[in-house]
Amino acid sequence: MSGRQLPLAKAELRAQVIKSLAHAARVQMVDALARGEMCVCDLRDLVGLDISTVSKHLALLKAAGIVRVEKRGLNQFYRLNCSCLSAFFECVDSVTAGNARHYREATRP
Amino acid sequence: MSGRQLPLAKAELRAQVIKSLAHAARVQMVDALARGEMCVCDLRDLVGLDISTVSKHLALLKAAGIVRVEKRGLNQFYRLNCSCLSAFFECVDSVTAGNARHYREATRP
DNA sequence: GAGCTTGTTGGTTATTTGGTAAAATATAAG
DNA sequence: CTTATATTTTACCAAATAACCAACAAGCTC
Repeated sequence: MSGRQLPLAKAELRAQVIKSLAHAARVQMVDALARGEMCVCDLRDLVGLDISTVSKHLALLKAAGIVRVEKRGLNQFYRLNCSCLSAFFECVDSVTAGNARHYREATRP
Repeated sequence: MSGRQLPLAKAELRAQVIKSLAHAARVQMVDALARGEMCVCDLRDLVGLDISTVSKHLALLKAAGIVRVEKRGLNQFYRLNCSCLSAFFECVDSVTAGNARHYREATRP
């Protein structure tokens, strides 16, 4: 029993979620949201982009199911919708760490 | 000590790795490679794209540090370069599962 | 070496993404 | 009800991505 191949439909679902995290600003925002909810203007200060751009990034994360939002007064407070992201980033960081090690070995033999 | 914000440079490194996985064909290929090495033509059969397209996808995964390659005879054999991807996809799947649940609840109250 | 097979690279085209500015919406404050 | 603040939406442009095909390179096999 070698396990069958991943169907395209499921791969596309996965890809959509992964895509939503495949941008430095969104990575920064998600990282910050891991420490608690934030409003859009706080996130704009964090990443230093136009607030309309930040709003679009957040809409993307929301559509992917990464964050949820709650309105209180004038502000929209965004928070993480899933608790597994630290494991996710741990894997990503282990890859970048491997790359850095490989790079060192290649350039300083 | 609340932890400072993730620096942009580190967020960009993370984003590059995540981006390399943010495509259905690459997700399928990585999933298959988790079961052992494969040559490019096998992967082409798997995803059903032109072999030049597959080659470019693999070059991307290699640049990101996800896979490594070894040439034997006429074939290039690709294999995973990191062992953490199952945890990575587990998180992704938990998000898609949450989305599906949320969708069901919204449409069939 | 001629010819086949496997894979990569370069060119072209179409689609998607990421950014801003301007207009629209929503709620609060006066 | 008018104004101010926070966010989203729309319109638009530039850059990046993904697909295919054609041409090339590398390594068999004869």
